[in-house]
Amino acid sequence: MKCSGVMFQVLNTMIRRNCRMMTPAMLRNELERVLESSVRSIWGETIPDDFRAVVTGANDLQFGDLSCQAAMRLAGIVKDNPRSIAGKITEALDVSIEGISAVSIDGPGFLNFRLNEGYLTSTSFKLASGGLQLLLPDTGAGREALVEFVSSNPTGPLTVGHCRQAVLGETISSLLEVSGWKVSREYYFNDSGRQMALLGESLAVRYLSAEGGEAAIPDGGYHGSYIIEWAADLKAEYGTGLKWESDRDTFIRFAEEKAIKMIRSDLSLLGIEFDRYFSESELIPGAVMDAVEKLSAITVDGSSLVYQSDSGKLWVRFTALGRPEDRVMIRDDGTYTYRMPDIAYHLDKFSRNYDLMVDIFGADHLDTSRDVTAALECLLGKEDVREKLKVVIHQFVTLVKDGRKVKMSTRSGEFVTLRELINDVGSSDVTKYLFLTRRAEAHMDFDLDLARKQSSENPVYYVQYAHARIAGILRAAGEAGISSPHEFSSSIAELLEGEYERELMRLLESVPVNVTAAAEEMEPHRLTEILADLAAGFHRFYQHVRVVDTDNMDISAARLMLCKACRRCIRDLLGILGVNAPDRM
RNA sequence: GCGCCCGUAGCUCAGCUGGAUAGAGCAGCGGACUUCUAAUCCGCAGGCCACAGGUUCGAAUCCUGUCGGGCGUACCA
Repeated sequence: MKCSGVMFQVLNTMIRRNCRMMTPAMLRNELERVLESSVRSIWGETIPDDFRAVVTGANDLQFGDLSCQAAMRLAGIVKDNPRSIAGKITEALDVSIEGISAVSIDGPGFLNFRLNEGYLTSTSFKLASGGLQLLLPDTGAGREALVEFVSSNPTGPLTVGHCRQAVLGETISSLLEVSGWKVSREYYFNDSGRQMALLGESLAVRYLSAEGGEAAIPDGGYHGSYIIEWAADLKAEYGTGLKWESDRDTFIRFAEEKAIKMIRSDLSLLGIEFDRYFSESELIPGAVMDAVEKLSAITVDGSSLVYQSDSGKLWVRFTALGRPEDRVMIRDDGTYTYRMPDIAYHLDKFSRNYDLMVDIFGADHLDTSRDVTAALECLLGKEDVREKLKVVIHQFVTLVKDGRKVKMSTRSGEFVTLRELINDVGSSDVTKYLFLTRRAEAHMDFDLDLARKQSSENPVYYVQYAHARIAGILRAAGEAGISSPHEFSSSIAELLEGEYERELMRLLESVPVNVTAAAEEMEPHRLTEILADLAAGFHRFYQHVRVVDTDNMDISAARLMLCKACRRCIRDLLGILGVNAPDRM
């Protein structure tokens, strides 16, 4: 490795006994701590209390493995130029940190660190033997989290938009789980509003008319062809004697049951299972009335948060909470608008004592979500709500089919279902992976034709192929009688000093901290980035380095260990995404 | 009108508290299979990071404005 720095200080390269316990996160924390104490020992009081020497991955191999910008950030504070500051910090670094072999000062004043081979090798060894979980910090520490997602009305099959949300929610849940959280997945469904009545009536129309009866479907009703099938099922089960209005509940309940069954089966295509389906009707009227009373008891700026208009409607004065408009919560016929049960539902969640609650919503729910949050903050306290409730808003998916954008609406029956999408793309793995290659807040054009066409050279196959290749190596090694070492020793490190080995180990070492960051930010798309990097690193390694070689058993064994680490890491990461890791392709 | 999100290579997108020559896949061009799976690797080409100001030693990243796209602005959920 070239080192362009003026200062080049070789630190202790010995592998200490307790090096085995060092995880990537611990190493970075330790390095930051030492840097900070070094800075404080030099400049003392001038350094603000909240100063932190943040260590990140260096963005180019030529600069080393880890990087710190502290010197540049301190320039304004201690009135000195960054390179000089960096030099002083380096001189004061009298504690050698295990895992770090060298520090250099480069460019405008970056402090760059090189990881030693012993540490890198032992990290790979830990991955190979214990998997990714072993190296991830237990940030959740067994605390309980609730993730609410999908939560679409039970009025029809899930669509492409729900698919994005389902994949997002499931992956965020899994990310929290590997970070040590105990996660419950919950689906909230509105089954008592106007939409259910419309659905029931739409079913009744299909049921009562011999052939279709499209025209009679009520305004705002549901036109999807799936309801024709439900009508046939309804006749088979109840005969032909049902009437709308008088058998209203039968129609609605039947439709709801069918819809929920449909949704569950759609979700199973993605391998998603919820711990609980929470029904809105459980909250009505008790919990909702409680919530109304609690809101009514609140006074802001001398007047009540809740007021009644002349027509008898009950409003919440959201403008007093910093929101743009007041909202009707109870209509003049005594029924609730959707915000009211939403508030009651969230109060219910809070009463269940979770340490973290994640809501995953589409962009169309943003406004409602803000109102609900504002109400919760004034009922439960800002601090508590802000700390425990996290809302992830994802933008819409525009489906492009035959070069044209497809407009979607569940009510009109014009939509592409999740099921059709997966069938069209040809694989749920590809579908999931593609949705996770973009960040949630980015709009997404999903080109069906492209997804189908590309499916043979899709990014997910690139990753899966790396896994299958490693599996092939392991098979070949087994046949040749080569097995990877059972215990870590520094002699293994000496066998893995090649450029490609080191590059792969460096990549593997960075995975745990990147996964933790993805979990903390709740940005699952970062996982696909990590996977792509890792797969590329392995494919490069594979191209240049021969693993199975009976003439060099020791090197073979060491490289085999590295392969195992890589396979385990890819498999564990794909596992978080809910994507298969095939042994053959 | 107002609020939120987005605007980076021909296309789809990454870009980690503001930092070291702006990255990847696809599409294009040229190379590499008698060796653990070529669904791979290596190379070339391709960008005033929408535009204009501002803050800073330093901006794709922060602030303001303009333009363009999406969503919301329901007593639908």
